[in-house]
Amino acid sequence: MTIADVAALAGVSVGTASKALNNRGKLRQETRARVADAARQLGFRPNEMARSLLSGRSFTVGLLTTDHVGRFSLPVLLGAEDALGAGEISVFLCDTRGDAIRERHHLSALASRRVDGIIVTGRRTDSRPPLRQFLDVPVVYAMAPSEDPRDVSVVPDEWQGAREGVRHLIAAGRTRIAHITGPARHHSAQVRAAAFRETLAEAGLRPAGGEVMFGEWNEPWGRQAVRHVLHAEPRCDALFCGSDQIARGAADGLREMGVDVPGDIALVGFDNWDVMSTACRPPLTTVDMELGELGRVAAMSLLEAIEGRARPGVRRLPCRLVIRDST
Amino acid sequence: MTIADVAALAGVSVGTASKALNNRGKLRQETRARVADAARQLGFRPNEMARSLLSGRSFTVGLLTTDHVGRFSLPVLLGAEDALGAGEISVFLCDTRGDAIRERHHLSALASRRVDGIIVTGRRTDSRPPLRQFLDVPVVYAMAPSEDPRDVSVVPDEWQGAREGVRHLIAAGRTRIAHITGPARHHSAQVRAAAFRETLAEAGLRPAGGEVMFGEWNEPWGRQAVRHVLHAEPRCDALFCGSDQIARGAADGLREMGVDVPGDIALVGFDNWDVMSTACRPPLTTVDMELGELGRVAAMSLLEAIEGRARPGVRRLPCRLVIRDST
DNA sequence: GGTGGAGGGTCAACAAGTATG
DNA sequence: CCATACTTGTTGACCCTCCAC
Repeated sequence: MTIADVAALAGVSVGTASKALNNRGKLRQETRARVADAARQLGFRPNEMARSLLSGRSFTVGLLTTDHVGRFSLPVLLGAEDALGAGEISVFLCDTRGDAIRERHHLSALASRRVDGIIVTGRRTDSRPPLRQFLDVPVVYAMAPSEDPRDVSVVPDEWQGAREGVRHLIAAGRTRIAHITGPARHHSAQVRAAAFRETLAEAGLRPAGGEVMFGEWNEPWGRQAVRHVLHAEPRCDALFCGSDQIARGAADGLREMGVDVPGDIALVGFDNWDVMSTACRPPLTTVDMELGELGRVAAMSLLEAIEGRARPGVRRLPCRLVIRDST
Repeated sequence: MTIADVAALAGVSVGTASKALNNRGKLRQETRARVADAARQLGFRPNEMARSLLSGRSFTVGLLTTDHVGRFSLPVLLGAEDALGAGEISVFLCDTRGDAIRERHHLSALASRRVDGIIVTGRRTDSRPPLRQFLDVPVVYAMAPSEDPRDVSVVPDEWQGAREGVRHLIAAGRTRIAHITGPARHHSAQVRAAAFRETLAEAGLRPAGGEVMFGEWNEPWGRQAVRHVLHAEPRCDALFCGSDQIARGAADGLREMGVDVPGDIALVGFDNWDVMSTACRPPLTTVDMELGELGRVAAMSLLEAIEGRARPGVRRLPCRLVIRDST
């Protein structure tokens, strides 16, 4: 099924068929229609690989996940795929599973396939070493920014997101607010905690319970931490949690202690992970990082870079506060 | 960066360079080494698109998700990507988001790119209408089988999985077992319920509470259903749940009613969705559909079909019972 | 002066598009 | 509007040139 078949069926030469299908040259309308009919009848699709050879562009990009495709990188991938697909660009899925061998293997394959660019994403927002490229194509880092500030990175503005969450609690009249979050070694935990402290300080408040409680991102930690907090500060009236899982654990812990949410203690989570935030009792007010949008912006940035208009640096996209019943 | 550059650097013709790099033809070892050195020095990667043009095979496949990439299709995609990547085959990610327009668009793009085959996956196990193909390539349906039995489909053996779960409860000495599951319109709910009934009948048992309770796949339904069950059959000693979310809701409901799991009532879930099954109190015994393996088998089946050795029909892969603390 | 094999060059072909006569 | 030539990168069939015997 090539353009030669279409030309034969339409009774024209391949050159004429090409012109007809690409709206070029001077042809009678009737001829164009005859060629278009023949193409439709045969289900002709021009061979992208042959075109790419000529044009020097493949209209494909690689989507490389460095950790493994998980809850955070998936929305980014899908957002990017959506934005690129609209521009007739196809996407190679490359999951490295955190394995350096697999990463090399995928990069080598992407080089062979002459992708026009690469989007790199990871599950965490800690910065990562830049790709050691054999290939000379633009790269955009989504979610996990490159350590090299000359690279193009797109990340969620966790600082702003955390501030929104904490401000929301303050605006609701809460004054003794504690922060329970994940491991201190995670960039996400650090930046959210810093935003928490600063936002409280601006309002003349101090963290309830003395200090930020670093732990794990999971529910058991939320349940456990809430007991510590109420022991250290019985008059605590709000919890800002570093993840929805922690917040859900906290909600369960509070309910089992007979504490009312949001009556006695208001609760704000982070991630807007529906299976946690809507299944939580009560449904969680939480910060959404808008990862789908992040993927789309990363895709647009990559297209810019492909066209030679790359704007290096880290771009932070705003998070959005989703208000439900826990505040 | 083409083979011509390599040939020039090595001081040979492009044909000779090709032979050297592909271990073909008659050349001196010294010549081969010189070409290999030049290639390494320049970071040469053969252009896959040019090779494909010649060979007629692109060594790419399309991964098409019909609903949207979610919790169930993601492991399938990753399993397939893993299996295909090992065979030097790259994967085009195509998310249709349940949109027929997007599906046509993606199929058209895949046709243009001359993929060697397509894997279709969905989030549910209900059968789906076969792809109306413009293109003449093998298709394998993973997770959601094709309605046409002449197509190749790979699905989890939910029947067997449900039987394992129920047998496990019976083997533990439970005799009054109820089944709480999702909407009756879902194939998954129907087949698991049928397996539940038959397995009980074989042991001379009858469903506790009279009949299977169809509802939703979520936690609130689990919490609600468990009250109905205990009202209808106070001596109920086990629950087989159609999903981990339902099971977790049931566990929460039972705990709040003061019922001990597994002391008073044993609990088996379905899906082995870690965020539910390990966060559940107690951690859930559950049925794992091994979706990653399913993706790998789908990929292998596609490779068979590409080589002309397709074995039509529906292939069911065994589920695996994962035993934790709820039984 | 053939013969044969080692070593390497030449050219058509793949699909599509552009340019020119 | 057709015919033809040429472009892209790569491969493989075919061909040519040595040199030894």
